[in-house]
Formats: sequence, C-alpha cells, structure tokens
Amino acid sequence: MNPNELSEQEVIRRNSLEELRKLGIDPYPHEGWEINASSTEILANFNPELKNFQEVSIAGRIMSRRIMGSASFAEIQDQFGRIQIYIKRDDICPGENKDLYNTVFKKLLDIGDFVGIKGYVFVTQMGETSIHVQELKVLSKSVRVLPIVKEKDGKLFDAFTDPEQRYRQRYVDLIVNPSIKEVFIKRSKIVNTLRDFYNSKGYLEVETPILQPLPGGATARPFTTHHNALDIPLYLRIANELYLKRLIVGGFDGVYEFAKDFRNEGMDRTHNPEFTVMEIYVAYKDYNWMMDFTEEMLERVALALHNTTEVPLGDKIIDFKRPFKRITMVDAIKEHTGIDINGMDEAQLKDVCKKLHIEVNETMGKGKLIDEIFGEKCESHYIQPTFIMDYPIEMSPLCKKHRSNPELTERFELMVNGKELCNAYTELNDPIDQYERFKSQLELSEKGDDEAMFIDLDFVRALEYGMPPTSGMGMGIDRLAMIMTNQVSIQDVLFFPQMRPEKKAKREDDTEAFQAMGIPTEWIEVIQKMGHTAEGIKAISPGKLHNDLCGFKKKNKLEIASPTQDQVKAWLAS
RNA sequence: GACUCCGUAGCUCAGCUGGUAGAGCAAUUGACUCUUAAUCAAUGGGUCGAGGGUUCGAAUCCCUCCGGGGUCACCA
Repeated sequence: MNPNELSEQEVIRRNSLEELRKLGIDPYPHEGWEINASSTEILANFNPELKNFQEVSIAGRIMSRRIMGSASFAEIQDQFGRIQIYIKRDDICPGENKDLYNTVFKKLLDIGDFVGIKGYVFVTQMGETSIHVQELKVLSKSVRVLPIVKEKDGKLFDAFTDPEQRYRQRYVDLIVNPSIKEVFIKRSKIVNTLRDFYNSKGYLEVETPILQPLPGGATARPFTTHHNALDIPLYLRIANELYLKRLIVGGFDGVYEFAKDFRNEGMDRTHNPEFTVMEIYVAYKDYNWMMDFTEEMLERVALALHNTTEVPLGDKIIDFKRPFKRITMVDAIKEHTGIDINGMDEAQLKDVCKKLHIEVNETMGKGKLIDEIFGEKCESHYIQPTFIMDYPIEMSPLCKKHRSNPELTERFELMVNGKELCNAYTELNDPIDQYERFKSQLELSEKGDDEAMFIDLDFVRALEYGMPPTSGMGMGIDRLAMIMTNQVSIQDVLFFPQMRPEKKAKREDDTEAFQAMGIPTEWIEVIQKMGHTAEGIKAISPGKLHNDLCGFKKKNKLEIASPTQDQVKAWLAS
C-alpha cells in the first residue's frame, strides 16, 4: 500500500476535525488552559471529609474511554500520571443542546486527544478517586492512532515494546510507557546532584569548543566536518580535556563541563556516536585526592536517587558506600592470573599473553599488552566500585609519571559492574615531558596505531607558561545513568539514540515519462498507486505487469478496460 | 564486520509438513446513568518488509536486498 495513503482510522479522525469545525469548535485553539492541580496531587491528597479539590481545572490526553449511554468514564493523562474522569451528559450539557456530549465527546473525540476539564473530585462506588466533569474543552486533536496499552493489577496487555519503534518514536514510548519517563527524570536528577556538588565546592561550570581544529584529549576516531569561510577541516570533539587544562593554566582553580563528545566508531549496547561526559579539573590536587572526591560524589548520587548507597543493577546490588576498594593494575593482574608482570619487558609480556591465550600483534607496545591482559582477565571481575591505579606510561600520554615508578603513571579508572565509569589523572604539567609524550604518540602512529594522539602545540605552549599541580577526572554520564537507573542499554538512557534513517518511500512523479510510453491516463494512475517508477517498471516482465494491473483492477473493482498483454508489452518496449 | 532471530490490520500476536489471511484491543453503527483490560450485538479494516525464484498454487520453501533485536569482534 502506498505509504502516503491514510489508514481507515486516520481518515475518520481527519473527518472528525471538519465535523468539530462545523460545530464551531476549533480543534486547535490558541488560548491556554488554566491548570490548578495535577493527577498525582489529587490522588495523593484528596480527602472527602475535607471537601478539598472541589474546583479543579486540569488538562491532558484522553487515554481510555468507557461509555455507558449518557454517562462515561475516561482517563486523562497529564505530565505526572493518570486520573479518571466521570462525565454525565446533562452536567456538561445543561440546556437542550446535547451536542457536546453526544457528538463531540462520544463521536468526535478519540484516545490521544488533549482536553481541558473543570469539575470536582469525588470517589466512585468502586472506590476510585475521580473528577466529576462540569466543563470540557477540546485543546488539541490527535489524528494519528496511539498504541493501546491496557493494564490490570499491574499486568500490561498489548504493551508497546518493539525497540525500533520505541527509539524511533520516543514520543509515543513516553506517552504509553510512563515508566520510561522515570528513567529520564532520574537522569536529570543525577546531573543536578553532580552540578550542586561541584558548585558547593566552588568549581566553575564552563563551556569549551565542540568544533575543534585538532581532536585531542583521547584516543578515538573523530567525525570530520569543514568550515567554509575559513576553508579548514574541523573535528567534532572526542574529549574536552586539553581545553579545560588551558583554563587551569589561565587561573581557574576548579572547572568542570558536562560535554557531548562524538566518536566515529561502532555502536552497541554501551556505545552511541554522541554521548555525554563530565570532566572536572582541580588545581593543587593529585589523584589520591581525586579518588576521595570521586567516592564522595558517587555516594551522594546514589543517596539522592535511592536514599541508600545500595543500587540494584540486574541481579546484582552495587554498593556505593565509601570507601571503595583500591588496587594497582599490576596487583589486579596478579590477583586474577597469578602472574607478576612487574618489571617485565615487551617480549616477556608477549609470552604472558600467549600463555593466557590473548591475541597480540606487531603494533602492540608494552602499555597495550598490559592493557589487553587487564581487559581480558581482570576488568569484568570488578562488579563493586573499585579503583584500578597506576597504568603503564604508553597508554596515558597526558598523565604524570608515577612518583615512585617512571614506567607507570598516576592514573586511576573506577570500575563498576565490570566496566569503566571514571578515568582520572594526576595531570602532566611538565611541558618538556608533555612534548616528548606527544612525540612518542607520533611514533606509535607511524608504527600503525591509527588512534594515537595528534601533537597539540598550542596546548604545550600553554603548559610552558606553567600549570599548577592538578588532578582531573572524566566520567561517562550515560553509563552512570545506566547504572543508577538499572538499564542494560545506552539506548534506554538517551531520548533519541542514533538509528539508521528510516527508508523514505520514493515518490517520484513520472507522469510524463509514463505518457511517453503510451500508457493511458487511467492506467498511469494505477501504476503510480502501485509505487512504480518509469525506470523501475521497465525492468518488470510484461506478463507480470499485466497480471498485476488486472489483479489491481479486480481487487479495487475499477471500472476501466483491461489492457491486452500485447499492449503492455508495447508500453514496456517503447 | 561475523553469526543468529525477527518483520502478518492502527497496536499486541496466531497462522502445522505449501491449498481462498485469523484473534484480542483500537475503529464504525447501535444498546446501556458509578465503569475500570467495562459489557452486549452487528460491521468494516491486510498487494503477510521489498524484489526475484521453485510450483498448477507461496505469508509458508529457496536466493538477494531493506529495517530492527540479540551475541561476538572492533572500539573506551
């Protein structure tokens, strides 16, 4: 069927628009509607003895209707929830004219329409708090049919669960699956809690460029774009680290940013091309201080959301109670493989990898090898929040060398549920060392590592002016939201996860081309309805086209003469 | 990228080893003044994701493509 054609129910709803207008009712009125109560507020606080809520005015979507002759029940859904309304014909139509009830409410309104109602709250014989409607107004008509989800005793019937439709049409998901809203309300609360925490310490929220001439601060493939006036390539940021540290150089002692980062890499349950990262940099601190800070921060978030440090996640409970376990990377590997890699060279590490059945290749240096061992054998074991400390220097070109071991850096990652949640350094502020590190990244890149960092000379210049000792930390907000709201997929904590665009139905108007082929006008119409193009139709066998056309005619009972097989052959031959 | 499963009415789903497309909700018409997955009666609604093949005959079997889910790989 032609996608531009309306379904039966859509036609009916569009007709209702006209019927409403004929009755002098604007289905899309301009003026607002005063709201003095919400569904949840009424349900929580109504008390028949107090006689409160006797003049309520609310607005929302009609989500169900039960019509019984001259009285009806319906459910109205507002921002917070649903409440039942009771409509009696003679109450909303006190005079002779019963159109508002008989025609407008019963026939022209549908599930999904917005209405405003005024009335008083009461409890029905079945014991449900409801609004007795005294005034009803159409606020906005819906001409597309919502999925109908019903619920009884907490059980859902015909739930709207198809992930593709839920993500592509999130608005529908939010309307019919109210629990989805909760996830995003919690996400907002997470961000607010973090922001309040940082502000209470006196740190400054800042904004830094998303369009960057050099994509720095992380190892990842960027999206590339182009600035026309400057005629230069620009990259969407993969991290904001280097800009925030420039601000520390500039004299701010604490800066943070909630940043959308963009990485042109694979997508799966935990990766979306654009995602949100919070990065914070604090002067005169080191990574030990940052571990304490991170613990306090996450404990606060857990308490703000759950009133306890224990957070359910799948079949596990994650406990964010301070302090978290701390272990060095070398000890973590020792713990899970029994092998002490301390002091090993590249060849020895490769042997270890072989013994552990970890694939290696020529481009891998010491750092990468250690990272592989950790990733394969250790990472997934850290379910409860655990700081993994002291990473190999090759993997951390922006991080200060360890104060007691020059092969390591003062870096930690916080593992939760077997995944990285935070990443933090004692920041490298030695400009000479930083330049050398950038240069060795260049060597890695020449060796074939396609995600080694670019040299950012302006950043080195900034460090040359002097940066105070600083510790910085980055945290994936999407991942934090997944943990705190018990979701397994990043798509469930993003309103609009990236999807392949929907295939557009081609609507080419090839009327002239069809005419040139000698096809009669009445059949051109049919061919277009069947979705054929002038080019495409030539690839169809004349026999099949003949059959299809005659079949279409029969099916739709068209009063036009069938073409002969030879005629069809002639059209296609031209 | 590999493997695997899925795509049937507005929605949720049946449809066996090929033989004229089914149900519930929603819709339409009617009944009904406290219902709540309201109920009762009647009615309409589908080129079964797209294209090709096998066959007298394909929603069903085969191939290609499109879209999506899951697992893995790559990637933080």
